[in-house]
This record gives sequence, structure tokens and C-alpha cells, in this order.
Amino acid sequence: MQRVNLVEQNADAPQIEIYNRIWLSIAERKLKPGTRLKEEQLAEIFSMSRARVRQALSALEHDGLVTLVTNRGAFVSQPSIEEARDIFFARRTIETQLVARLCQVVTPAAIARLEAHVVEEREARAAGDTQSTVRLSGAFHLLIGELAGSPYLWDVLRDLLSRTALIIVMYQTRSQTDCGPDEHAEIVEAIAKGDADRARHLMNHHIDHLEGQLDLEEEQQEPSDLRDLLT
Amino acid sequence: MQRVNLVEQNADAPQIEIYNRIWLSIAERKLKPGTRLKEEQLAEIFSMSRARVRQALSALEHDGLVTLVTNRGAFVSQPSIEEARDIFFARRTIETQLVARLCQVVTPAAIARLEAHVVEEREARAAGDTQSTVRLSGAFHLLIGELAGSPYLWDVLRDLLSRTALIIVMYQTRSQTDCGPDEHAEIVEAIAKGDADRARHLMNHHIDHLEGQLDLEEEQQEPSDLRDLLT
DNA sequence: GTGCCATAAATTGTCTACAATTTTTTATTA
DNA sequence: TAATAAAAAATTGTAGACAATTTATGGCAC
Repeated sequence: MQRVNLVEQNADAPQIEIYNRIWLSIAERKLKPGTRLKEEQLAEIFSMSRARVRQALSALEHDGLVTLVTNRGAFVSQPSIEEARDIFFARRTIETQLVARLCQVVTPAAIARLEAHVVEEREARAAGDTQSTVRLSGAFHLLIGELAGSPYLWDVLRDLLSRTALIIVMYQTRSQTDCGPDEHAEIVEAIAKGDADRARHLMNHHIDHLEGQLDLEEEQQEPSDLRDLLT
Repeated sequence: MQRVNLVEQNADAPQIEIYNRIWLSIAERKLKPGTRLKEEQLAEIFSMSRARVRQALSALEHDGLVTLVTNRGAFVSQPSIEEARDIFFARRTIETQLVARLCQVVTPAAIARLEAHVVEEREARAAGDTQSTVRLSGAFHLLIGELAGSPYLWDVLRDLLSRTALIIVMYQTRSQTDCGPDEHAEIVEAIAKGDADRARHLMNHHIDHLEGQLDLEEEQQEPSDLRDLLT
């Protein structure tokens, strides 16, 4: 009897479509925190069955973007200030460790990818493409996680970045001076030199900087209308 | 209009019953890694509908205990050696940080709870109650996470402990000299003194010790029969 | 007019039947 | 007999219908 190979992933699930579109709508500030997400409404918009929608909402809940309340429905999450600070604490914990490990296992190919990424970030920023700038900024952190070689922590980091995006939507009211590519470049430099202590320090400072840009005073936005999704 | 309170959790979902029973069956080595879990069979055993079973399996998949393959079904996960080592790396990352933070925010009440827990562990071990010993051993690590005050990392830690339980089932063939209460007592002592460096060091060593008890050579157990669940 | 209770509407939770896919069995042929 | 292919059985995936719960509405007493 042939043993079943369980390694393969079922990445092409059909309900990630709606997952991604909701995620994007949140990141683009179309869907504001607190907005109620009615299942039937979503099912009609995406022309899917409610069962699929429920699966997607369940996945979104697990990544902290949506809050499910029994018999009440789904809402875009409203992370509190304490939760926001906790997320940044977790990011410091995980990302400093990942960048330090990367210094130990780094290869020339890895350095090349990191430098190429920083260049790409600079170009997007120079072109004024805020959409790409934000996306690439998060991708830089994920790239470090990928190169450090810890699939589990990479997955946690992906989750943390999603939550960070939501936190930024809620608490970043000033001009978004998102994590600058200069700080990223410094980190890459430290990695290239294999200086784990410095890389760890820079990453810690970088995340502090990110957290410092937020107005962590209680403020709430009124929920938005779901119709913005339709475009 | 009254704003909805979204903080409340829906902890009493009915499908966690089957989740817990499967979890327990795995921890007790009744359900061996690789075993296929047929939905209808589980539905009959637990006298639930298949829909509920699918929800539980989905939750189990997310905690790494079950692997879902599209159109093929659910299997008890078989973490590879690389995955096992990665889990321990993640545990070192998170738990050393949590124990260090706990040293900074520790209170007399927290120390009392930790010491009481170690006593309880010693008693269970003295009584030869391996079931309780294993459970309390995991609970100690979770208690540190709870007292350190990072809900997010606490949740990650809970997930890591579930995966660790499965790894132990797969790779711990020798007599289970599970993480000794003496090492726990040492850690509590360091916390009580507020010695973060020492606590971090002890925790690191403790997890190393745990990992060292495993036979990380490739070995596979044959799947078990699902009927063991019925009892 | 305000508060309260009963009723109606809307929304979520669950179950059962059907469709799609995979696995097993059976038949056929070299 | 072994290999291949077609048919049958078994299993998972999905959708729609119904039940339970919550929210909104309207009437009634004070």
C-alpha cells in the first residue's frame, strides 16, 4: 500500500478570493473597523454561496481582521490600544530573533534578494506609488522571515503583518511616513556583514519607530457602508 | 445608538467537544499520526452532523494536529523532523522572551501561583499520575505566558504546545522523562529574584533538554484503528 | 412622550440532500 | 497471470432549506 503524501498544500481553495478582497478593502481603508459584514450581502456581492462566505469569514477571524460574535455576525475588528501594543511586542520578539538567525545562515543569494528588494522599495517610493510602497514594506519583513528559514515563525509573522495593517488603519492619522527604506537598507547592511547584534538592534529600533508613528489615543471611526466594495 | 461590544468571546461553541476528544486521543497515543479521519465515521461516533465535524477538523488543522487534503480527507498530522526542530526553535524564541518579560512585571501573587503550580506538579509526579504530569507540565509553560501579559504570544504558545504534544507522540520512544519539575522550580526561582538573564538562560536550556529527549531519526508508525475512540 | 412587552422581520446557525471527486472493484485483453 | 480500463462504491465538497436567535417594529399602559 502506497503511503499518502500529506505534504502537499491545498492552496487554491476557492474561498481565498473573498478573503483577499476583504483584506484589500480593509487595507485601502474602504472597509472601516467596526463595519458589520452580513453574510448574505457578501454572498450576493461575490456571487457565492453563504457557506463559502462563512469559511472565508472564519479564516479572516483567525487572522484577527474580523471578529465573529455568535448569533450576531461578523464585524471588521477594532483592535484596542492594548492589543496594538501587544502586536508590536510580538513583532519585536519574533523579528529580532529571525533577523539574528538570518545573520548566521545568510548566503550571497539571500543578500542579493534583500538588496534587490530595497531597490524596488526605493523606486516605488520615488514614483509616489503608495499602494506598492506599503505592500513592499510588509514584504520586506516577510522576506527576512523566509530567508531565516523558520516556516512556523514565518506564518506567525504573516499573521502579525495583517494585524499591523489593521492597526495602522485605525491609529495612524498623521501623514503615513511608513517604515522607510533607509532603515531597511541599514538592516540589510548589517545582515550582509553577519553582525547579528547590530541587525537585532536595528530591527528593534525599526519596529519601535513604526509603533511610534501611531496615535495611541482612544479614537473610533464610524463604520462604513459595505457598498464601497462594488466599485 | 449603542455601540456593540465585540470583546466577548464565543468560547462555548459545541464543536469544541469533538476537538478536545480528538486532541486527547492523539495525546494518549490512541490515534496515531497518519490515521485517516473519515467525516461520517466521526459523525456517527460523536452523534453529530458532518457539518460540525468539518468545523472541528478545520480547527484541528489550524493547530497543526490534523492535515486536510482536498477531496481526500483528514489525517492525523505527521510532523517531519525539520518541522519538529522548527517548532522547538519557535518555542525558544517565544518562551525565553516571555519569561524575561515576566521578570520585569512580576508580582508576589504571580510568584505564589508559580510556586503552587510546581508543588502540584511534584505531587502528580510522586503519585505516578502520568496523565496529570504531562498536562501540568504544559500548563506551567502556559502559566508563564499568561503572567507575562502578552495575549497574542500566549495564543501562539498554546498552539506550539499542541504541536509539541504531537511531536512527542511521534518521536519520543524512550521512557518519557518529561520536563522535570526541578527545572521548572529553578526557573521560578530566577523569576522570583527578577533575574531576567538567568531565567532566559534556564528556559532556553530547559527547551533544549526537551528537544534532546527525542529520537529525531526518521520513523513512522502505522495508522491506528479509529474504533479506539469509542471506549 | 417614554418605557415596556408582544409581534414581525431579518440574520445567523445547522442539517440534509445532491454534485464532484477519489478509491475500490470488476471485467477484459495481451 | 498481470496490466489496463471501465464501472461501481465510497467519500468529500457544496448548496439550498429549515430552525434558532437576534434585532426592529408597533401597540399599549402610565
